This record gives sequence, structure tokens and C-alpha cells, in this order.
Amino acid sequence: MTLAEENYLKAIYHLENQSSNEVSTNALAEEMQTKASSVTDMIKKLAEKNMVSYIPYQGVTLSKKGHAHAVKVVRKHRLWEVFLLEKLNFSWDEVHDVAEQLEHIKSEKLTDKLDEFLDFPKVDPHGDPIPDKYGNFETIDKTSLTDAQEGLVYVCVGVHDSSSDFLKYLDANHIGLGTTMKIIHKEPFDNSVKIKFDDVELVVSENVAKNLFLKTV
Amino acid sequence: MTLAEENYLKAIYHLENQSSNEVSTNALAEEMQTKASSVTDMIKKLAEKNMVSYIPYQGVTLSKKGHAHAVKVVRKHRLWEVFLLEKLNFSWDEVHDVAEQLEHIKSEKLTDKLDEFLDFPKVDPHGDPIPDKYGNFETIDKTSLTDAQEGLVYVCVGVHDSSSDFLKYLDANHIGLGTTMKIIHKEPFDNSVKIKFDDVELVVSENVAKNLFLKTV
DNA sequence: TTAAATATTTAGACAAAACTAAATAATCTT
DNA sequence: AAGATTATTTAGTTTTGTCTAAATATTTAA
Ligand SMILES: [Mn+2]
Ligand SMILES: [Mn+2]
Ligand SMILES: [Mn+2]
Ligand SMILES: [Mn+2]
Repeated sequence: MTLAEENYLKAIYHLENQSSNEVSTNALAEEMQTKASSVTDMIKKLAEKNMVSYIPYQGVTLSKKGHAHAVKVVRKHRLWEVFLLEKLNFSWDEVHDVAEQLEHIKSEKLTDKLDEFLDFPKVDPHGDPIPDKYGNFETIDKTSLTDAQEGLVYVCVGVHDSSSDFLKYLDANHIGLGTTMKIIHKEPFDNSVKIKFDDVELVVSENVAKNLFLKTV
Repeated sequence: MTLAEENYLKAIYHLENQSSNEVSTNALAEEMQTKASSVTDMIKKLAEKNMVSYIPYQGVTLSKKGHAHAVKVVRKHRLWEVFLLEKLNFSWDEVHDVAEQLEHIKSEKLTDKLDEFLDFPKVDPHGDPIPDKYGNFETIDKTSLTDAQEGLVYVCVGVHDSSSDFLKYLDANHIGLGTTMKIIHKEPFDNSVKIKFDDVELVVSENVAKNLFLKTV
């Protein structure tokens, strides 16, 4: 599997998780920041290698083999993110880009030793689950802040968008994994949400609310 | 700089260190395990980018820029080797191949944080010096075992060949960095050398002797 | 249920990095 | 100094992954 192929597998994996339908050529082009024609080319190649099943005009789905490979890449990505944060003192908004490179290093021994060195972490710095060496992981149950209920108390367990911009916004507002917050008010007009934590109130936009994952406490 | 370009720079760097003349196309082809014509193509590209200076039929030399870049790649390679050995418990014959991949990860912050995490090591697992973030390193003065003098006592400070086969041979014979040995006899017939360490005598071939670096103690 | 809009695929090109085979330059031999 | 040998470069392909433009299929809407 080349770097390009692995990136496609990972993108298909993420899109399948988001909607459970077949992944369309255009959705994949959008995710990969490339052109639809390039996607068609690559899909054919992946189908040739039995990593995906593909019917022209009907989108693509990962095969068992492709799924397993995608999970391995995701595992590496998230382990490296933990390494960068815990061992090298990167902040959670800096880890993703470097992990994008490190996830393609080919050495099962390296991956498994790294896992052990990090004490077999279960989640990455953004709250996403880390598959073990067999590809198994616990699904973390979480609700988006947009779906949270007024008056209840939640703890932040993850983020949907792990872009540097969003994470820096959260840092600036002192929100992070583990932050406990009460839902004060959900404004129907613009879907903004007023939350309270550490004795301060904060109104966040719908866009922010959509990207924050919570768990009832 | 692409991965391929970086590998060429590194190869030129190593060859320059070995002979101080310009690097010939064939020597580079041999080092890179590729064809001379491919080398010519790449050399032109590197010259275009001002990483080397190149006169057709006269070989190639690194420019200041090319040299600096090569040193950065070497720094990363050796830091990762230390990481794999010290933190992930790889053995010294396993680190090189993985470091060949890791050396191309692009993040100055990663490199410098890794350096700090490892406590600014001065040498890698094979006794080679590790450049600091400014590209400076101490040259370790060392003699090959073939040039050692009968009757004197030396300590092993490095290996020339860091192939897995050679390192495993050394492991099997309990020779490693820091091993102190006395030169018992140099056999002129086949240039083999009898050494003594840990109260045992061992005869090593010329091929082995050439690849062991020593320092007088 | 046709027409328009949208999505997808095909065709043809290109850049990177490799290769083989052929041409040419440099060096060694006598 | 000419001829032979060796080293290097050039020319022409190949593979991978991308692109634009054109063709075709699908979906939406009148
Ligand atoms: Mn990430
Ligand atoms: Mn993450
Ligand atoms: Mn090495
Ligand atoms: Mn080394």
C-alpha cells in the first residue's frame, strides 16, 4: 500500500463512519481535496487490489481487507498523536499534521512497541478511540453539544473537528477533554448554546456546538 | 525536498565523507542501488535546485544548501535510531531500516523535541555522531581494527557497516560499543586479527576488522 | 416524461522517478 | 596516437498519481 492509497482508504473509512451509505466519488474528492477524476482512477486501482468494492456510478465501500488496513493506519495515526502530546509536549492542535506523516511508517514492531511505550492508550488527544493490535476498539458513546439537553450536566469527551483553528478556539475558552459543563440555554433562533463551567457562562455558536462531543455525567 | 531527493543528498554526503573527491555517477548509482542513467537524471534536478554543483562527466558535490539539508536528514536518522533503541527497546541491528523511513518526516519541532526527549544524545547506536539543531557535531576520532597496533588495548567506539548481518555477528560474539579489547596478533597472510576481551580470544576476518572502529584507551 | 442540472467516468496530458538501449566522452593500453 | 575499454549522458519508455476537458450517466424539476 502506497501513501496515496492509504490516504484514500482512510478517507473512505471516515466517510463510511459518517453516513453508512456507499461513499460517492464527489464526497471522496471533497475529503481528499482533489478532483473527481483522480478519485475514479484511484478507486479502480483499489478495487483491482481488492481493497474496496466498486460499481461505477454507485460509489465505493471498503472490503474486509481494505477496512482492516484503514484501521491500522488510524491506529498508527492516533498512537503517534498520543506520543507527540504525552512524550514530546506538543499541544493537541499541533499533533494531527505530524501524525498525518507518521501514520504511514511501515513497521508493525514499531507500532506495537510504541503502543506499549505509551501504556496502551484507549483514546487519542481528541477523544477518538485507538484500535488495539487486532483492530478492536471500544466505541465511545457521545452526543454532540447540539443534541444536549438544557439543564443537564455533561463532560466533554471529544471533538469532531480536530483542526488547529477549532482547537485553539477551545484552548482560548478553556474548554478541553474532561471539562464539565451545564447546559444553561439553547437558543432556537441561531442554535447557539449557553453553557456554564468553572463558574463562568459562555455562549458558543452552532458551529462550535456541532463539533463538541459530550457524555452525560 | 522529496523523499527520493533526500536519499540522494544523503548518499552524496556519505560518499563525500569517504573520499573527499567529487562523487562519480557510478559510485552514486552503486550506493543508491540504481542505474547510472537514473542518477544523471536526479543530479540534474538537484543541480537545478542548487543543492549540488554538477559539471557533466566530472561528478557532483553538495552545495552549502545541499550539505545543510543532508546533515538535517542524517540528524533525524540518528535521533530516531536512538529513540528506537533507548525508548522502544529495539536492538541495534533493527533500528536502521525503520530510521530510513522516519528520517523523512518533516517537522523541525518534532526533531528538536525528540532530541530534547532523548537528552541530546551525541552518538547513535552505531557510534556515529548526531548533529545538533545547528548542524554541528563532534568528529569522533577512531581507527579501524585493521589499523590497530599489536599489543595495544582499544575500546570499540563504532561500526562502519551497520547492516543487520554484521551487527548480529557482533552480538553473537559479544562485541559491542564499549567493548575493550587487546590486539593479540595481526596475521599478514589474510589480514585477520586475533583479539582478546573478557578473557577470551577471538580471531576476526579482515572484513570484520575493516568494519570495526576503535579508540585507544 | 422530457429538459436541465448534477455526478461520474473516460480520454488525453503531465510530472516524478525509475528503466533499457544507444550514443558519446574520458581513460587506459599498447 | 590510435584503438579498446570504461564511464557517463541522452533518448525513449514505464508507472504512479495527478490534472483538464469532454463524454456519458443519473437525478431533479418543470
Ligand atoms: Mn488526527
Ligand atoms: Mn486525533
Ligand atoms: Mn542507520
Ligand atoms: Mn546509525
